[in-house]
Amino acid sequence: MVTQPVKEDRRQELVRAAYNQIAERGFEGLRTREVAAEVGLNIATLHYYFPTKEALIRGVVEHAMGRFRTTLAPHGSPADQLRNHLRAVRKLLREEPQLGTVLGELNLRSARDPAIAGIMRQTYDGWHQTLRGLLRRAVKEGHLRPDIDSDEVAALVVAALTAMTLPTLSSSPRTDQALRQLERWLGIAAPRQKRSNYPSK
Amino acid sequence: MVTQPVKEDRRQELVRAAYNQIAERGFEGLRTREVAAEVGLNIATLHYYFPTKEALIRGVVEHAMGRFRTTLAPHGSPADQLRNHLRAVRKLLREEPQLGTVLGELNLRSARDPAIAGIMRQTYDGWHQTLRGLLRRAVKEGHLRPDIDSDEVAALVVAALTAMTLPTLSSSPRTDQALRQLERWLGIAAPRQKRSNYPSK
Amino acid sequence: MVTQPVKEDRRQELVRAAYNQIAERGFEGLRTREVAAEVGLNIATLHYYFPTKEALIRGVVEHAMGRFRTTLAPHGSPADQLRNHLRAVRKLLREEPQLGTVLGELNLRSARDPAIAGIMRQTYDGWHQTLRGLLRRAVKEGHLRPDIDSDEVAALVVAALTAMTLPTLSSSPRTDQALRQLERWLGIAAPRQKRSNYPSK
Amino acid sequence: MVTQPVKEDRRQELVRAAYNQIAERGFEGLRTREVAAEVGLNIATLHYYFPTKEALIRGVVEHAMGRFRTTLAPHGSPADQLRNHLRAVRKLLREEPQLGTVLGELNLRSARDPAIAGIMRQTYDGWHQTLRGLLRRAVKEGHLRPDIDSDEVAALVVAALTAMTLPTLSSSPRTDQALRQLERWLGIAAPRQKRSNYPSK
DNA sequence: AATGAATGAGAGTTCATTCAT
DNA sequence: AATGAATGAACTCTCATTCAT
Repeated sequence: MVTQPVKEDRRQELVRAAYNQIAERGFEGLRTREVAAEVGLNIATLHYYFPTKEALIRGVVEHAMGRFRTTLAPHGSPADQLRNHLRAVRKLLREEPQLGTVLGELNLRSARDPAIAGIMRQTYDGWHQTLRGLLRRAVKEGHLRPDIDSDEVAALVVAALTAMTLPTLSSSPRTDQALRQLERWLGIAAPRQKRSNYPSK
Repeated sequence: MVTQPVKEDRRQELVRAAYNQIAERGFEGLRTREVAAEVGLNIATLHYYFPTKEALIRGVVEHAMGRFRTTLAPHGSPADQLRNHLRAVRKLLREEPQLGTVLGELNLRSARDPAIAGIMRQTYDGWHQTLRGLLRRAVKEGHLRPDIDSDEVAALVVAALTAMTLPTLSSSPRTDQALRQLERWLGIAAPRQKRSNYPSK
Repeated sequence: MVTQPVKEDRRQELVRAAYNQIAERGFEGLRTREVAAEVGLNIATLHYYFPTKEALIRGVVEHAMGRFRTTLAPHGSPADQLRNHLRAVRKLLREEPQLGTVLGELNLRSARDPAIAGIMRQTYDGWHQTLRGLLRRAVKEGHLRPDIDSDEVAALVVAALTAMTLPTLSSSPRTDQALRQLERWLGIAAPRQKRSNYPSK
Repeated sequence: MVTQPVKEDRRQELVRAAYNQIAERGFEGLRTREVAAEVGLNIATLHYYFPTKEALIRGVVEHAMGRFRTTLAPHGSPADQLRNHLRAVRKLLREEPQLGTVLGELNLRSARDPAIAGIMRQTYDGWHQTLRGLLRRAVKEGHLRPDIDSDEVAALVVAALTAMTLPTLSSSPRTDQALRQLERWLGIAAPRQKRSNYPSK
C-alpha cells in the first residue's frame, strides 16, 4: 500500500525527466542514461521500471497527451467555451513551452510508430469532435455566423493551434496574430480597443 | 563542361538520399552509411563530398527550402495568385509527402540548431511577407473583404499550411477541409459542386 | 573491502596493458581495442574506466613515472647512494626494457602534449635536484673530487641515463660502457676485474 | 636530362615535407595527405613518387641521417676536431630543432622497424668509431689525459649528444651544461673566464 | 606527371541493454 | 529497489591506397 505509490512516483519522475529531455533535445537526443541521471538513478534502475526505451517513450506519450487534454474541460456557453479553450491552449503552450516541442516530436514520430500514431489520432479526433460540437451548438444558439461549416472550421482551429507547436512559428509573434484573426472571424474575439466585430460580406 | 555537373550530381544525389532518409526515419534515424549506400557509394566517399554529417544536413535544408519556394512563383491577379499558391502548396505536399515530414523535422531541429533556424526563419519570413503583399493588393483591388488584417491573415495561412506538414494532421482529410474554409473566408474559394456561390473576379 | 581494490585492479590492468602496447608498438600503434582485448574486456568496458584514449594515456604516464621513481629511494652515504642509483636505473631498464621505450615515447610526445610535458618535466626536475644534492654532499664529505660542478654533472648523469632509453643505444653494450666511464670520473666506480685502481672511500 | 632532376626535386620536396611533419607531429601524426598538400600535390601524385608510406619514411630516414653526418667532417688536430664536432652538433640541433625530434622518432621506431634500425645502427656505429679514433689520436698526441678509455668515452659522448635530442631535456639549459662538463673532463673545453683546466687526480 | 573520385579496413566513441549482487 | 560492471552492435569519421583519365 505504500510501495505502489512510491513505485508510481519513481515512474512518473522518470517519465517527466524523459519528457523534458525530449523537449530539450528531441527524440534524436533522448538518452536513457541522461534521464536516469536527472532523477538521480542508475540506468539499470531505469530499466527496472521501464524494460525498454520504447516503454519509457510510451509513458511520455501518455503524459504529454494528458497535459494537453486539460484544456478541454468546458464551462459556460458554447461560445464562451470556445473562447476559453483557445485561450487555455495558448496559455498552456506559453507557460509550458516544452509541451509544444514534445507534441511536435510525437507528431513526427507517429509517422513511423503506429503505437504513437494511434494514441495521437485518438486525442486529435476527440479534440476535433469536441470543437465541432461546440461550434454547432454555438451556431444553433445564435452566437456564431450560420454560414459556418463546423467540421471545416474545427479542422482549421486544430491546424492553427497545432502549428503553434512548431519552433519556427511559435517563437514569432505571428502565431498569436493568427489566432486573433480566427477569433475575429468566428465572432468570439474579446472586444479589443475599438476594433469592430466582423461585418459579414 | 561535363566535370562540374558530374560532381554536382553526386552531391545532389547524396542530398536527395539524405532527404529521403530523413523523411522516412527522421533525424533520429538518419545514418550516413545508409545514405551512401542508397547512392551506391562507400561512406568514405560521402565524406569526400561532405566532410561531416552536419554539412550533409545543411545540404538537405537548402534542398528542402528550395522545393518549397517553387510554390511562390506568381502569375495573374493577386486573388488568383493567392488561390494558386494555396493549391500549389497542397499539391506539392500531396505529391511529395516527404517534403512535409522533412519540413517538420527541420522545424523541430531548428530549436536546437541556430544554423537551421536562421535558414528557416528567412524562408518563413519571405513567405509571410509575400502572402501579406498579395492580400493587401487583393483587398485594394476589391477582390477581398476589406475588413481583413492582412498581417494576421497571412499568419493564419502560414500556420494552416504549416500544420499540414505534420503526419497526424496531414494524413487526415481534415487538412483539406481547413484550407477550404480558409479560402471561403477569404472569398477566393474555387467553385465546389455546381460552380456555385463565389464571385469570380 | 573488496570492491574498491577490484575496480582499481581493472584500471591498473588496463593501464599496464596500454603500457605494454606502447612499449611494443609505440603511440603510433596504440589501439584501445587491443588494450581491452589484452585484459579480456570489451572496448566499451575500457571506456567505462577511461572515458577517452587520452585519459588512458595519462594513466600510463603516471604509471611509467612511478616505476621510474623507485630508483630514487636513498640509503647510505651520498657516494653509495649515487652508485646505487646508477645501478638501480641500469638494472631497472635491463629488467624491464619496456620502461625505456615508453619513457622515450613519452619524451617525444611531451613536445606535443603539454599535460605529459608537465608531468615529465616535474619528474626530471626532481631527479636532477636529487642528484645535485647527492653530488654536493658527496663532495663536502670528501668522497668526490672537489673540482666538480654538481649542477653540470647532474645534468650529464641525467642525459646519459636518459639516452639509455633509446633503442639504438640501449641495445648496444656501449651504454653500459658510458655509465662505467661516468662512474670512474666521479670516482665511485665499483671494483672491476682485480679490485684495482680506484680509491675506495 | 631535365626530367630526372625535376623528379628528384619533387621527391626531395616530399621527403622534406614529411620530415617536417614528423618533427611537428611525430610518426603518430604523419599523414601522407598533409605531406602532399604541403608540397601542393595531390595524394595520388605522392604515391606516384613513393609507392607506399613506408617508402616515403625510408626517404626521410636517409635525409635525416644525411643532415646529421655533416657534423663529422674533420679538420685540424684531433683535439680541435673533437671540440669542433661537439660544437657543430650542438649548433646543428639548436638551429634545426626538427632534426633532434626526427632523430628521436627514428630511434624509437627502429625498435619495430629493422630497416630503420639497420640504417641508424650503421650511422651510430660510424659516429662512435670516428669519435673513438679522434680520442685515441688525441691521447697519443698528448692532448688528452692518458687514463681515458677511448671506447667508453666515445660511448658517453654519443649518449650525451643523443639525449640532447629529447624534448624534455633539450628544452632545458641543462643539456648545454652537461656537454660543458664533458668537455672539461676531456680537457678540451675552450678556456672560459678564469675557470682552471682540470687538475688531474 | 598529375588528379578527382572512390574504397576497405579500421579507428575511437556511444548507447540500450543485461546480470550478478 | 538499486547498482557497478560489462557488452554487442552500431555510429561517425579517417587514412593509405587505387584507378581511370
